[in-house]
Amino acid sequence: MTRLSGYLLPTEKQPPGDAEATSHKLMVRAGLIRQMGAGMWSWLPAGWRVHQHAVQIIREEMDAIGGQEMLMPVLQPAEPWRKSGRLGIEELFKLSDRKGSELVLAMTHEEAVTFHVAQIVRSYRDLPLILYHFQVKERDEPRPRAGVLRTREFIMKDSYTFDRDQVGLEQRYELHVGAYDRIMQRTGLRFYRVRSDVGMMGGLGAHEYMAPCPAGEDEIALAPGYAANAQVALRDPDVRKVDDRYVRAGEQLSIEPAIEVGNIFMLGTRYSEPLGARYLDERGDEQFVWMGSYGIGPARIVAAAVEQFSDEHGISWPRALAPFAAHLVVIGGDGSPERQAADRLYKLLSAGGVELLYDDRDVGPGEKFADAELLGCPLRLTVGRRALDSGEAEVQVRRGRRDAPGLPLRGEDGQLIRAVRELWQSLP
RNA sequence: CGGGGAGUGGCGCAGCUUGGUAGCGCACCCGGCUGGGGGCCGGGCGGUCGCCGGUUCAAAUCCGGCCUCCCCGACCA
Repeated sequence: MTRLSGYLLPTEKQPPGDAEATSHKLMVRAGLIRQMGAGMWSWLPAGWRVHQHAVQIIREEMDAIGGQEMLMPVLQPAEPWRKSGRLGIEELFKLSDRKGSELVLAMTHEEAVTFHVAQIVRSYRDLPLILYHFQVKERDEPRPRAGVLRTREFIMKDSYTFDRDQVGLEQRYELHVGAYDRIMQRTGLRFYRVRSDVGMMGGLGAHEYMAPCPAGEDEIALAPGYAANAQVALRDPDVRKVDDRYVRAGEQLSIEPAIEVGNIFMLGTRYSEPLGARYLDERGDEQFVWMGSYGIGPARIVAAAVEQFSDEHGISWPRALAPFAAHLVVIGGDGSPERQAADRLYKLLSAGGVELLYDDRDVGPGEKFADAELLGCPLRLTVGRRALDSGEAEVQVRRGRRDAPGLPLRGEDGQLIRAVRELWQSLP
């Protein structure tokens, strides 16, 4: 479905000179992202495919718990932010239009969504609600860093729940715990759900979804059956310091760096009060809506996957995120029998719905293999002299670079497609 | 915001100390050979040396100011 000869995939042999983090180096080298300024990144076609794969997983799991997708603006009037008391936040971009009206670029959407719910929701019958969107967030970060791991502009899925009372909120929160657990499992990431600081949100409970990786900027404390944000762990009465080590229930805690890919908060009435989100209950009494807020960053999921799954040759995507399921390499010039066989395989698998990248460029085999391993699609199919001799396209699994049984070039179409699908399904 | 580092063709870098008008590798273009791990030969294109000002006969190089980017820390609804 995609021919590399006409595809914008600018791979580089060398990483940017100023790159430090693995994901930063590899994502640029693999042609997934390019930088425009500090904390400002473009996603190139292959990178955007990965990002969209993460988005789609999140969307499916949000829909599965009854979430309703919508879209709210980034450019917003300052007024709701003044009401919520957050207009003074330093990270909030403020600007004014030609008429002098005060505007902000939203860094999150509690104000917007609460503004709407305050206007629309009147009765207990209108609740509960789970609303979400994927939207750009703008934050005037003091220090963007590590490629796409910490940027000033990024896409976030943020959902908001609206309930009649705390019991309802706790139910909506639990639904999110389930959805987030499934999202993380489907991405193929190593992750921990840890209790986090409720912090300034002043909420009733909060968890973070942390993906351990060297470039992570947070720390998590781990022991068998225990995982917590490191700061939270240090305040845990069960955690003690012994000989400069932290111990909990007889088990030593290990501290690992991790990147926060998602977080969930019980907000209570923190926003519904200042923004006037109220409803009438069964007895006609006015009540504040109970809210929750739940964020997850597709870009961080992607970067964390690169951090967790790469080797000296490049990226090794979990199959759910990979830009393509398979990377077809042909070795042989235009018009060669190898080309003919590869062309046929390409058309057949593409028609069969396999997400396939076909390296049909007129370059040497070494370059093709190197680029394939850098980009890191889970499967590599090779059609060259050997394949013609044996009658089978060679198959290599990227993770571990191990050989898998070949694909018969002359096999029955449906069977071939099924074989690729099954192989793909069996991968991590 | 504090500390450190860096801006020289698309990418990675050298040249700066000791001023004399820019070089290397990769990439790119053309021709040929090659075709299972970034291959080879030949010929090319491409740079106001981050910006502004100063010193000088002459500035990538020296001086002053500014901008941008990276790293460590602080920060991170």
